[in-house]
Amino acid sequence: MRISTKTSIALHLLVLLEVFKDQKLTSEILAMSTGCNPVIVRNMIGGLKKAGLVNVQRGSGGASLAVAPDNITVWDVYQAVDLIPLNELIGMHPNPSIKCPVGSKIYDLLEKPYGVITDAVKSAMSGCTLKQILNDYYGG
Amino acid sequence: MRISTKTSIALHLLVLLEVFKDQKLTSEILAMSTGCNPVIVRNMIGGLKKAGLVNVQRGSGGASLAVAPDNITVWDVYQAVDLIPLNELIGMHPNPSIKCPVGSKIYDLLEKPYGVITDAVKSAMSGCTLKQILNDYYGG
DNA sequence: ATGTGTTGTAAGTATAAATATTACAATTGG
DNA sequence: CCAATTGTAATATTTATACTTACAACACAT
Repeated sequence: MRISTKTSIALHLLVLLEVFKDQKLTSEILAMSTGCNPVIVRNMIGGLKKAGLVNVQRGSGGASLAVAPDNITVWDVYQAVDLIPLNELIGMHPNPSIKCPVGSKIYDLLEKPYGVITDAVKSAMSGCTLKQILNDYYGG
Repeated sequence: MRISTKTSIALHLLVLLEVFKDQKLTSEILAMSTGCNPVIVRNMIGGLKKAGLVNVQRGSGGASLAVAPDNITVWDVYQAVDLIPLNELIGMHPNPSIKCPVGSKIYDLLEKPYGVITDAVKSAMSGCTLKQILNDYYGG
């Protein structure tokens, strides 16, 4: 398994919000660019709003960044839109035998190495900002 | 998503191979402890064999480690059994609009930060050995 | 050399997860 | 009040994952 496409969609949306900040960006328009459904976009934007990263107007429509791009990290975005906590990044098989001495301990045994791995993901994500992506967009 | 349960199953199997190395371990027995199907176990063991990590006897049955536990890392195991390459760890949305200047570049833009993240996963996985897990099993 | 038990692998089935769609109430501004 | 839009629920569809069945290839014991 892998991390869902939600983070990618959300980052795409945030780039759009900055690049076209002078325009009114409805979920319909954002859906066009991302290639996914307007309802999905609204859910994503909703998650980002809950996290304080964007502003949205309910009736009139239109979304915009609420935070400067260099203060938005991939980690912030992931947490805002992906419901799966990072400690479930690596799937565990659901029915190890509790009668087996190994099976009964396997979750505890895997917890340590998996914790190291997910911590690495978290800190790598925390080091990547929207600003860097935008620089790459304008510069490259 | 997330990384599939395959890595967890494979690590479970490797622990069993070491802990019960004096016994003949068939896919049937291994399936009991892991709680998954014997065919899945055979596929896992097959992947580990291809990677040179275990020995298996075809007709007579029974599997064993081919490499010392301190020379087997979680990274080795992940590569051996999970078919999804790490650069697909974070899913990309499949249909960004090529008519939009952002949509047409989004894959390239995400490549950099995602590369940093997957490199972090790789190096964290490379630092976790089967030996450490076994020490935890016996010691804890 | 024959029988039993096992691995290796393919094909088909079932389950679970992710994403898309439909529908509509709530809200804003003209 | 009307048109456009968000927020959200319920349902459907698609995709990914895991399971099951089936059987040929193989090894060993007798």
